[in-house]
Amino acid sequence: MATMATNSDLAHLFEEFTAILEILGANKFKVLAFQKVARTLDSLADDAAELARTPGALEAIDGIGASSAAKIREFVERGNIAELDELRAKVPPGLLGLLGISGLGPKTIKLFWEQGGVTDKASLKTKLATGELLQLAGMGEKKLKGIEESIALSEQSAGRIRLGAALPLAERVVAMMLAVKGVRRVAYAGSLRRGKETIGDVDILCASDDPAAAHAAFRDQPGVAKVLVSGDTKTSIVTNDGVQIDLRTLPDASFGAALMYFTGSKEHNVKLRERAIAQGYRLNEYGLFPDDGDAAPQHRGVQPIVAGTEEDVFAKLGLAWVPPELREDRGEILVAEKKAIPTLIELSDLKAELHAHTRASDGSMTIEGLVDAAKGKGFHTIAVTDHSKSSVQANGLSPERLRAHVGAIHAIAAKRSDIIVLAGSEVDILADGRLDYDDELLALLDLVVASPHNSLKQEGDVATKRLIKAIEHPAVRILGHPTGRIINGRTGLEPDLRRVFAAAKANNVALELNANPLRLDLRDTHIKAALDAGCLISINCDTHERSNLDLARYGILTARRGWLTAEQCINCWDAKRLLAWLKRK
DNA sequence: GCCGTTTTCGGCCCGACTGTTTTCAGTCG
Repeated sequence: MATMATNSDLAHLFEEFTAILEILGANKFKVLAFQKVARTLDSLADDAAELARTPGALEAIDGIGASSAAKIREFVERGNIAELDELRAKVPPGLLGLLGISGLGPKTIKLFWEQGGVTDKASLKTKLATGELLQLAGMGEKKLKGIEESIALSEQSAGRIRLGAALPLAERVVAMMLAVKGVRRVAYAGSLRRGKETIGDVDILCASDDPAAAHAAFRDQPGVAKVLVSGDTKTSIVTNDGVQIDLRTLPDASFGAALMYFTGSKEHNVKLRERAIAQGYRLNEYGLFPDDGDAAPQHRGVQPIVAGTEEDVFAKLGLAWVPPELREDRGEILVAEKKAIPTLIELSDLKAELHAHTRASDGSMTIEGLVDAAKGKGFHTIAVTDHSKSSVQANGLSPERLRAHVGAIHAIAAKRSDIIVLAGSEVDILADGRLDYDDELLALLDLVVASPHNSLKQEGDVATKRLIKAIEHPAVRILGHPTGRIINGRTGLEPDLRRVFAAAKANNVALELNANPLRLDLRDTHIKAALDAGCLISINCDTHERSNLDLARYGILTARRGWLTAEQCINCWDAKRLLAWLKRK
């Protein structure tokens, strides 16, 4: 059998397909189709290599047709894809990376390659410096200068930044813009409003009586490294930290349509606009218009049918309002058509933190400090879950220290009538699936959160068995950050989650959604798959210091992207129900 | 390449900005 192909391996192959096809100038819809296959594979909770064994299973996935399914099977069985190998031979590999340079697209790359002799970034830089590319059709001083600057910028770009960095940044910009003269409304949109775990650039919408002043204030704000473009309705800047922020100004009357348009996702928008066309409308960022066959109705004095609020536009299209976190073209439009969008979990639904650390291991708070912090959030329950002995780097507790710690926690619990304090532990799941404490010790605890912390590069099937063994242990109630991934850091475990979820369901173990923006583990699509498998979710901040309890917002955004309701999250249950559940397995 | 409550063939969203164009192509989101 060939090497194990993970979903991300397969996704990368299809990304490579699209890059080569773009540069070769292939049919753009074919490129789009491959891009969708790559995206679909990347967010698939099932193991694609596993599905490849069942006839028709891959083809049943939306966006994957017979051709792509055959390519996946070919790779799983033989370790290569003949068509991709042929394509690779046609294009210098160094060209593919050039697609990441902003302002440089496939047409220009092809021109540089075929007529300018460019084969990679190094040769591009050289030829830009000598000025020889100026001879090529359509190339002027400004354009080449812009490409040179983009290369420099790309080398210091932050790339996709984490939600935990992007959201506070956007909130600062929104507050700044609200203070500008003439500004009526400001909101962040884009993937940030959808709550994605990483953000490519920050989109800010602004309704203003004086758009020019808004753009000027935006360009002149502190921390701007470069103004990329600036027109009547759009300005793009790059911050000193390498983050791109776009400002769009628009009429106040079309704020709702613009918010929808710039919130995306692109795929969701395409579906909505196709729906609009089918109903005799035309949808753009200025509103929903009657379709009179001509483009840009807003410039011809045509009045939109609806434009002011998102709710109005969705309603006119026969749809329930779709929460931004669901706008990913993952079936939400069909559900909105049936008016069956679930009431998603909200921050105010959280009533307990079940994964928290104190000074006993690697936290910064005392037990009392942690309990007070949880009480301050209005919680009815806080679980103290310090690290177990194998987490030496986190000052994990020896059996002796754990016994003493449990005693100290119970003593404090006995004194508090305002909040329930549980003595628990975040117990390491060792590489082979055994737990880090013996059963006698585990029996002393009110709650066991079992988490993987090391051997995070082990093979997928080994990881699957490891996690399932932990889930089947009678003491375990929550599986903590199940994959151990760090966003923009490490991949973590890649188990067969379908089997892990089935085991969690069978053993009545809740799966954690770790709200720390470095983790967000399980991720959005995994939450959805876990819910489809009938599992319960536990959202926790993995609290190490007081301010960590504020990280819950990121967990909530991710949970909503996974279609989670409060009913399916044990942290939202009342104390009686939660305690009864913790005791029963 | 993918897909189907008009379709298994023929479509596949829409507009802004820039630079090079004498009316538009390329890129981006």
